[in-house]
Amino acid sequence: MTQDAEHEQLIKAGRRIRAAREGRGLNLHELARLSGISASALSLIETGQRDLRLTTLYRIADALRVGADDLLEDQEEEVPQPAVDRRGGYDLGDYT
Amino acid sequence: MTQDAEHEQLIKAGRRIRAAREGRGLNLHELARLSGISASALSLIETGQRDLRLTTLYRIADALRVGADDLLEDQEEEVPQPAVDRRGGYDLGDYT
DNA sequence: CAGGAATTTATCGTATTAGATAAATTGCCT
DNA sequence: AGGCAATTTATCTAATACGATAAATTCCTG
Repeated sequence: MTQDAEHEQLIKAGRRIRAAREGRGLNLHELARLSGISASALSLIETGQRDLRLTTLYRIADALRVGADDLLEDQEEEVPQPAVDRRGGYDLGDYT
Repeated sequence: MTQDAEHEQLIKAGRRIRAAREGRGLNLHELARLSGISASALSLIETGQRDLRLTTLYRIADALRVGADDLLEDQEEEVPQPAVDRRGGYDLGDYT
């Protein structure tokens, strides 16, 4: 396990997180609000520049309503998407 | 996502890691050697007392020859085991 | 019960995450 | 071109992971 290989893994995980977030139609600030992770930290994570902690991954996965394991799979599978109706929409509170 | 819920997640992940390690017939020192994570750190991780980094999870998963996502699944599924013959055994080098 | 192996726990030093904030950059849209 | 939103990047501080090491504890097994 080289450093480069690890960085590759982080880049892949970041890509999957971003794909899931965009699939939900959320921007970084909205995900920040939902997950409790700052938008700047999320940006670093999604671009593979930060080695996040496991609880951070769980917080993001929960906010995106996917399993944490789904965000790590190497497969090309799509991140599971909610159906069109988006039942049980996000509560963004008074966020604008 | 409460602190308690997060701790629960870490405990579950730790249990899966331990199950995978034991399924491989490795002790903590052997996994430490294979993964580059110290045995004391592994003990904390397996008992859910440490919030490990993602690259640490990858190192452990690689050493155990499972996908990192397999170590996070909530399912009751068994951690995939190699067949009886253990083809491609571990190289523990001169470790005794 | 004794002895050894495996695991757990504690302490310490170093490295790195994450939040907050702000500035810089990029992208889009009219 | 101008302006607004989204993202990226930088800086600072506090919290915490991790390795090393050693001591304590638990678990076997004879």
